[in-house]
Amino acid sequence: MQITRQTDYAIRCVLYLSRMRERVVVVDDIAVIMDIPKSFLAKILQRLTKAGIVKSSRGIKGGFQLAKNPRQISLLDIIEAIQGPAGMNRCAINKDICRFSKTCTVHPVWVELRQKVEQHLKKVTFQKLIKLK
Amino acid sequence: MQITRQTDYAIRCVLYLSRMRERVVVVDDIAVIMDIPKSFLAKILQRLTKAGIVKSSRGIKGGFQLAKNPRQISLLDIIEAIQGPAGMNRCAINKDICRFSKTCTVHPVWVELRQKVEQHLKKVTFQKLIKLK
DNA sequence: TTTAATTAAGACAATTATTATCCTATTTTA
DNA sequence: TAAAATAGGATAATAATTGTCTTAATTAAA
Ligand code: SF4
Ligand code: SF4
Repeated sequence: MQITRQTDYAIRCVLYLSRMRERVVVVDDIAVIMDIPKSFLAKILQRLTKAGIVKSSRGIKGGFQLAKNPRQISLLDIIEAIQGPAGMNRCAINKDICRFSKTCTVHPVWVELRQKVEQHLKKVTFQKLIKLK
Repeated sequence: MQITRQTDYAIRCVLYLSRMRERVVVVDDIAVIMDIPKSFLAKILQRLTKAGIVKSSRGIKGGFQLAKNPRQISLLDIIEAIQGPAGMNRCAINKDICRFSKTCTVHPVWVELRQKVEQHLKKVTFQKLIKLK
């Protein structure tokens, strides 16, 4: 039902990177400014990197920056990168996990709802989120 | 993000009771037919009883039955009775838990989404769910 | 070429949430 | 009074989440 704290951290983090535009920033800065435990954030950034949302560079002068335009990153992208599909019930993600799914009349509700939620989240880009209004 | 197994069990259970109309049924029957661990189900039924969704009677000839017309029970009712509010992020339920909420531009998204999801779930009554189609 | 700063990766610990069971008490009807 | 049912509480088992730590690899600058 809820996104995890980790996902919220990831969103804060990408929000910050979006505000920083092209600039490279280090984990420590994001952690302090966005109030995220530093080494936990480091893990989160690894996942965001693998998902192609941010890019990293190592060594002195290294750090993180967005891998794409904030217009091309949605809340859904972050959620899926960190938590996986946004289904409200397991059967909306994989209907085979439940032996009732073939006849269950509730099952389609979860499928519809998943679509609705995904549509909504896909529309919320970080472009929009940084233009506070 | 997801409803818990317990909530799914609760829904199955109310679905079964809806099909049974006025009849009183015992925990064991629901457990077997709906494939729910019996003593876990007993707990769930307690919560549904406290929430006024089902009513219980003790002793021989005792058991459970719906406390209202299936038309008056929605999926949202069950979810709220078992899991609490259907917010996708903690701040959509209580904005004070996050020190950013006053200025955060993501916060309103969770609030809107919560409304949208609740609206959707409120419309799905057990009346509709038992009329398979 | 060495050093310092940085991320990558993996193991692991701590905490919290979920799922499940069990025992005893209470209620009710036959 | 006995049997059949739920109520309530304690508690165990499992799984998920959150968080930390250590070591390795990379890079730029001194
Ligand atoms: S019972 Fe129906 S809703 Fe619940 S998991 Fe199975 S298919 Fe999905
Ligand atoms: S950071 Fe924004 S979205 Fe995340 S919890 Fe705080 S207010 Fe809600």
